[in-house]
Amino acid sequence: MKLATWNVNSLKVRLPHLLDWLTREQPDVVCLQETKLEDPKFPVTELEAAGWRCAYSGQKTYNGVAILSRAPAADLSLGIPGFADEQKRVIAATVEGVRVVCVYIPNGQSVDSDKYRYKLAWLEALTVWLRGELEKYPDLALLGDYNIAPEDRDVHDPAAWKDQVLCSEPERAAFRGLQALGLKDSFRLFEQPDGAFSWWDYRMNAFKRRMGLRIDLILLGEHLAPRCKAARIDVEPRKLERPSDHAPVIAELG
DNA sequence: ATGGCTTCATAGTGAAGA
Repeated sequence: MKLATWNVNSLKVRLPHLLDWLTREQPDVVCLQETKLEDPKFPVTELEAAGWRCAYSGQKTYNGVAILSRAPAADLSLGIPGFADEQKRVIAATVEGVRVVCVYIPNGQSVDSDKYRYKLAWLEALTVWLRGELEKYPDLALLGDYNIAPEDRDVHDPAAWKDQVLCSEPERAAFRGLQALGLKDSFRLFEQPDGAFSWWDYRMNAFKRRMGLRIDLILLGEHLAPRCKAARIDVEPRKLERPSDHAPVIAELG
């Protein structure tokens, strides 16, 4: 079973890239973030015609998440129960026995901002909720845009990013809180090249200069991690005209 | 150099992303 996550930065703009990529990569489940579409505008027709089932929760302009799957998705759940949030950032469903949780973790803007405080509160609520979910669903995968670079090796210039948003110690501590639930970073289960990133700023020619961060991740519960046979980042779509600033990330289960 | 690009909502610019 091939799992993937991709922050498409507008599904409307990126639909051609997504359809091409689905054809080439043939995943079984794909989590999307930043669809930026209200539900009536989700491109169900185009995706269903290509053989995908769609579960989605979106809003105008910002945020928006979706799960695409070849097999039916059951027990759909939206948001973090008990955490009031207007922003559409969480969708979960069960596909072929795997509990797929798709998250678009808040960006946080800067470490002294209200958005940063919201990000940390959001992460705390996510962690509390997932503790229970993992008991309910031992075969759980947490995929998405984490907006956290877990370690310095996930950052092109750790000195420049030190204590900045996406790399600050409280954010990384929150990430370790997720790991403490038993979730494993699938990418790090395997030997990987240096300078492996999943996001590059649109400005400054950052992609060509390899100035990126690894912030898009697939974490696997303790039952799923031993089944993981491969994990990688596909940088090819980032080379296209009008790309998303994020690359798709893949984990293959045996 | 605190910008640089891209998207969306808008109708000239501003917010937000990371």
